[in-house]
Amino acid sequence: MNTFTEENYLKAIYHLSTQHDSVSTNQIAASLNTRAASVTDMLKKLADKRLINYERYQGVTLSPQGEKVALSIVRKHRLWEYFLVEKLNFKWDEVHEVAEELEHISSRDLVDRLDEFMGHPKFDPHGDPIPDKNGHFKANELKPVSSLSVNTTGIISGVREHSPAFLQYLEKIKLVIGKEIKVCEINSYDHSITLLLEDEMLYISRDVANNLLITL
Amino acid sequence: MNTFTEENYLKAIYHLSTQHDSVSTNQIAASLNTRAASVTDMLKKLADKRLINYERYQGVTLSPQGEKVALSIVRKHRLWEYFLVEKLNFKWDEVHEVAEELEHISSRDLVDRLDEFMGHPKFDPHGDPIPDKNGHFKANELKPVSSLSVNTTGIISGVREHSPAFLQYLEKIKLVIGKEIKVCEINSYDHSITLLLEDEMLYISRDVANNLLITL
DNA sequence: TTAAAAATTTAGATTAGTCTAAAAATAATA
DNA sequence: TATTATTTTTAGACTAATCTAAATTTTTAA
Repeated sequence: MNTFTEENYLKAIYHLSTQHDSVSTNQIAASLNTRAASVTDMLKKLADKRLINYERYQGVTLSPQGEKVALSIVRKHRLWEYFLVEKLNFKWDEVHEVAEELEHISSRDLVDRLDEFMGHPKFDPHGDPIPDKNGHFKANELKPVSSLSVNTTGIISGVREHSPAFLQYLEKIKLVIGKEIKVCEINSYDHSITLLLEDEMLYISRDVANNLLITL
Repeated sequence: MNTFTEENYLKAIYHLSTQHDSVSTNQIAASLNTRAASVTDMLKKLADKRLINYERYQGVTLSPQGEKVALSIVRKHRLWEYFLVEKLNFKWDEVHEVAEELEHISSRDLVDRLDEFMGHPKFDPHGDPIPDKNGHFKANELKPVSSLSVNTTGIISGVREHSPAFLQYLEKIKLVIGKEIKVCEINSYDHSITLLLEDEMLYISRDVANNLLITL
């Protein structure tokens, strides 16, 4: 078994790996709010346990075993988020912190039964895919709203940023998962976008458009 | 906030306090599978935080603040056990270990919503009372089967021992919560008991009778 | 009521995870 | 390509929780 801390490092490396081939010490330190020196210490430990591929100064990748552990944490995190929203009526901006704790509960049986109880959901409340018990999931083909051209439509299906502030903002302007949008105008100066959402015009910044994901 | 370990010490002291006025270092060490020296260190720390009343060599009691923390852990533990059995179909002998982890999830909101979701249950799957959000609960008047005299009846309502081995044994002989029993004969040599359970005669040892609780 | 036994505490180490400050390696650029 | 800047690692220290072994206090019982 791995410690709570080791699990958090593996999860951080996993998430950073989806954006970069190899993950650097500083990237990990930033994402875990810790210092580079602490990261180096932990990387040595994880390498000793064969959970990562690590050579000094060369960055790090997950080993197959490390990826397996990371995926099980991600699975637990997303299943718990689904549970909190669907069964306990949490809002989608309230679940992340709690799921950060719940994801470390070790019982394999628990998470599988929870999955069963909820009918094997495929996506969490933010549109992220939930890996199955073998770590498999179909990566959904999500594109940021900012990549759309004028007059195309799409369905809001996920977010790239999970901060409560962002999620609450989306909630407030009713830009939530499942809604259909149409791009009406793209401002070429600041890349802000005017959308059509349920017969209403809506103006969003480039930043929001970048972090909001749709399926076509 | 208190650490995971501090919470476990407070919980252990709480449980031991229900049986003894003042709790000794060795009792705590035994119940936590640790050494007396480690317990002394922790007692100093808990006393500094005003969670316990402690004087060297004199044993320990919970302060009001300490009892509040302990009760919140007990509440979480028992609510999670109820959830696991009622919603996720765990057996009553499988839930203790998992609940030992879940009881340390800190979100107050989570446990209150869970309570709500399950309809504010009053007793966990082993018949132990679940404190409400203010730490209040009515201590049920349970007596061990071993205290009954011949020809009296009672309803199985709880257990005093939570080991999987004991619970599985009860399950096997169908002596589970809710069933009515009648004491037919008490063996004066070894205090074993012959019971009537649903028209069948059943023989149990003194030890089992001591750890099985009934309401009249 | 004193000597032996038991319980408890202290002293001194150890491990996991973290930190700061300094050294070493890599990357960037003049 | 030589020098500067950045990144990463090492060295050494700290805290929380634990341990063993020795010392101290309390309890028991002769």
